[in-house]
Amino acid sequence: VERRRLTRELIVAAALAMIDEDGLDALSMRKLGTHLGVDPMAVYYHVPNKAALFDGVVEAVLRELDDELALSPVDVVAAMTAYRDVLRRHPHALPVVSTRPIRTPEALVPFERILASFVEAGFSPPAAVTAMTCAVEYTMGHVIAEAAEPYGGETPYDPELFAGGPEPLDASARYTVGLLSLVDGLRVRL
Amino acid sequence: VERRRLTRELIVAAALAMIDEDGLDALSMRKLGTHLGVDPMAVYYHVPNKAALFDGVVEAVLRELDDELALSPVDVVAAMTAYRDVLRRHPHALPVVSTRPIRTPEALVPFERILASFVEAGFSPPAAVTAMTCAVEYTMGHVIAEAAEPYGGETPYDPELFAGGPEPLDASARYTVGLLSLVDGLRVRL
DNA sequence: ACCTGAACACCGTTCAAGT
DNA sequence: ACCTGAACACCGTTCAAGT
Repeated sequence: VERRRLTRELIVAAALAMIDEDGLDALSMRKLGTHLGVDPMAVYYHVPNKAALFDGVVEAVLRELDDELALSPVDVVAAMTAYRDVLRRHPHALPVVSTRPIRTPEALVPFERILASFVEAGFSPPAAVTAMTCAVEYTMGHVIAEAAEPYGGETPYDPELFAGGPEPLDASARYTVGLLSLVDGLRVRL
Repeated sequence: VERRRLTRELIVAAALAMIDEDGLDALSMRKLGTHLGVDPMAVYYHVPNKAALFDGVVEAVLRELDDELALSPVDVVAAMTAYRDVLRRHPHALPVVSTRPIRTPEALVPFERILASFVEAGFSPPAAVTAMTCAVEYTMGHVIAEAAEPYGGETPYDPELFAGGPEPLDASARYTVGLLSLVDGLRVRL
């Protein structure tokens, strides 16, 4: 649809957009080329294969995170919440982002910022690495679970138990209280 | 290779075995049939499509968990650790297990057991749901991150910072301290 | 009832050929 | 240098046909 000279950047951006809009399965190398107004095979001149394309997609998502974090220095909760928000913006990309190891040093940049926020919060450098890893893992698991629930209604518990009582927390409130518990607990334990 | 009358159970078991051995991408409906010593299309008589096959795979993994939990009553840490262990046994199935909502009531059974362990630990029913959800999300994120690291060596931090100091915790130690922090923190907060 | 096999519309990837 | 398009070996799914 767009008709400019092809670029890795352009291709990756189009791929992420297609994933966001139509889901991961809707992205094929051929449709990607067609969507860019070019021969289905033209993509292969700029990207060696689909795996490399996915690496680019992960990079793009993490660059969004870095942009967010670069605006101002952030504390631990703000940094992790920014991470959560960026991931939530690309629910269909989560199987890719969560599954591919951080390969490029570029993709690593935002995590160095987050790590700094843990050190700032009083963690020693090795403790900060452990705590950040826990928090990042918690966040990824949370976001995936949230994205995996197409039918919002089901409850994995017997509603009889809650007659008249309080309700379990919604996703955002739950995320925050879990994050605080995790970080504070790790502060005293590491 | 095996030559018995086809069954949904048998098909699902073979699918999980193939995923475990050769990875998720190596599983196709056609190879599955061939692997079972039958026409590639025979599978479709027992399973409507690949999505339903994946639902069966999730069910199979969670049944393993239930078997583990049924052996004896477990506390929260034991229950969550059993969950972690079962997931770690099927690293290539994680993109499926983490991504599909729990559809069948059967798949829900082990989580009711885990929920009971949270109530046993002093959480009120709604608080137990929130806490369990946090712990399950944390565990899934942890296991996925662990499975996504094919090159064990890379460190997302500057090794200079740790000259002479202690090392960050390994995956198992980190999981445990994170889980304890999370659960204890939630106990006082919910 | 259960399995077979041809057919259809797709894939990812390679590669010679065009400009 | 950058794009095209044919070709190859696969997919998931459908469906008529066999037993």
